[in-house]
Amino acid sequence: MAPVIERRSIQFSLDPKSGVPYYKQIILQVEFAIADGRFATGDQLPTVRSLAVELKINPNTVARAYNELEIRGIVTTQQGTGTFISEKQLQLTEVEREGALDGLIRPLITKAASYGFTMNEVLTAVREGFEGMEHREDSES
Amino acid sequence: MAPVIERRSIQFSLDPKSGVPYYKQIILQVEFAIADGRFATGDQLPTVRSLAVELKINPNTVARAYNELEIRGIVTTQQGTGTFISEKQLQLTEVEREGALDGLIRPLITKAASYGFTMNEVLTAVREGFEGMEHREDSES
DNA sequence: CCTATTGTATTAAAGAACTAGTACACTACA
DNA sequence: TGTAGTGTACTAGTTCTTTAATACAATAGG
Repeated sequence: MAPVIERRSIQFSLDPKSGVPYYKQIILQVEFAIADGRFATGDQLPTVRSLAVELKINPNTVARAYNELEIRGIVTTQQGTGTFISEKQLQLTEVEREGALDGLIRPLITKAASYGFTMNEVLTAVREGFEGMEHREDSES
Repeated sequence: MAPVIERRSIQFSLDPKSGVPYYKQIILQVEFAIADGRFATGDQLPTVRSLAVELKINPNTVARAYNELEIRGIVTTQQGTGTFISEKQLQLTEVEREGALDGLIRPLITKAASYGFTMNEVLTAVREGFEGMEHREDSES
């Protein structure tokens, strides 16, 4: 058999009934794939057209998802070339990183506290959440 | 001077320019006040009409906020009587509590990991977030 | 009872969000 | 240089969200 070329790629899918807009579903799936190890720095995402065909939606909808991901610094796009997982995380300053994390966490704290959860409960749940992720550290080529 | 009757009440306010819908702003302020200690179990919230007048909005908008809070189990409402901070948190089963917490935390984990934050960074930020809250444990009459 | 006070239901209007159609612009490479 | 492949801009139409106007229903207390 011919050797299978190892291309990082993930299986996208949309749920029209979920009420979650398509472009957000795409964003979430990319974020999850990164968190997961299925996408890594430098990997190319499907082109807007190919993913649009695959998902049977308009290219602009894919483009919108990619755009938001770029604004968040998660991907980098080059017109004419493609969209790639960014290396920007490593370039953020400490202050920027802390600010971003704070923005993610602050609403969680408030809600958790309103629901009566203690700090330790939240800490434990976060720890378990991370551990349940099973980073797939596949050998890199 | 006449003694001031200690009525738990919070100062609500709306920012029309924030882009956050009024009913969500109200929900957030109630949640925050609970997390904060300014509202405690059994306290009565302002009536839908009084708060509507105070904020110069329609009573239905306040009612919607209170409704969502009730769905989430944070308040209890009785037609003809009023809306009160619920005691339900304490009545949830362990399983229900864990499920609720998981729902809050799972999106955070994914996003934090996508942004390249480590588990320890997140744990530290959560800890600091809780500690910065300064629960106001006022004496309960 | 009856009245004042509470939350609720129904409907409608304004605006924002979402998706798609179509045409444009940049890049790589033969 | 020209062609195929990439992302982008502009526009329009539909749907959903949000808020409000108005009328209804339940409770508490004289």
